[in-house]
Amino acid sequence: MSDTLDTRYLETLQGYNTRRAALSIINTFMQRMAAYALSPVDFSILSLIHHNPGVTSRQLCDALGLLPPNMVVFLKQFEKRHWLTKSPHPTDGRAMALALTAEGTQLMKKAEKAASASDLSATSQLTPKEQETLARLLKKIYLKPTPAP
Amino acid sequence: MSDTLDTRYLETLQGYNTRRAALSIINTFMQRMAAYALSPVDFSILSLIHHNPGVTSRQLCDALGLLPPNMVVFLKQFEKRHWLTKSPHPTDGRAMALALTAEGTQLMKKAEKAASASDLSATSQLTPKEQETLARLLKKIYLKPTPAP
DNA sequence: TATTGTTATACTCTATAACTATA
DNA sequence: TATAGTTATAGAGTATAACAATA
Repeated sequence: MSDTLDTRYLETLQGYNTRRAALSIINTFMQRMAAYALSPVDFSILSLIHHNPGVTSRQLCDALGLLPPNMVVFLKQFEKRHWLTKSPHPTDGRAMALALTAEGTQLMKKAEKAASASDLSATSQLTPKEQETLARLLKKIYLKPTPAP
Repeated sequence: MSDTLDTRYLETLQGYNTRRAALSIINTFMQRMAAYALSPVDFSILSLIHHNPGVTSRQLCDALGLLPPNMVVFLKQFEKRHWLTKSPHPTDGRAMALALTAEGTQLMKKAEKAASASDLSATSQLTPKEQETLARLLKKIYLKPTPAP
């Protein structure tokens, strides 16, 4: 019983195609990154802190589309793993300045190399030119201004 | 406090770009489809049944990458909403042949028009040619043969 | 023996309301 | 008053183990 279904309508939807491609790439990521025990969201938060030391929780939420209550949980986990330090923010007494520890920095240097290799492997069907085109078209979609509610 | 972060590294990853684009399109979908109270997964299951009457639960799971225990929950919900009928499978006594009711068929005719309009709106930054290119590149990614475990 | 469908259950991710301390 | 961070909690979505009926 392996009749193949008619999926022609769904494949006309970019929402369907994009979600299926994202899940495929994420599956590769989770296999390749298992040694680091980092989910894609873990990785994206830590990478932003790595490249933006002193960043606040709120800035991370805005950049990644996460909600503040959920960010708290991620950050606590990183502190418990000794990858993250919180300092008082230099100008805003309400906020915390986030940065990686030495251990966290070493981890992310290795993890980013592994993530880049995983990403390339998951999209190895594409030529370098196609890679560029894909990135350009995807950014056109998700960087568009949000319509007013 | 709206300093913009350095996201250049993350944007080199197609996994990041693809996931962000998928979330953007799905957000539009959920706003536009609120009147139907259909999640993207609900919609994709019902659409496959609509275009493949007599399909089995297992075939849907394979086509959409869902797990059988979770499919049971979706199908029960559709039966409760009077959109789905289960008949004995003509050749396999273990399986059920799924089909939409008249009500479910009418719903999906309207819902598919709304979903196509939503999808076009969420990707309106792209020219028709870019739409084609994007679909082609995304399919190259997610239709690639799964590497043996 | 393998597969279809099912139950029960656990885990992750995401979402909302309400609170505090500071701006 | 508005915002940053936090707590608690609820709801999706996704995962595994185990079972009955049929192949």
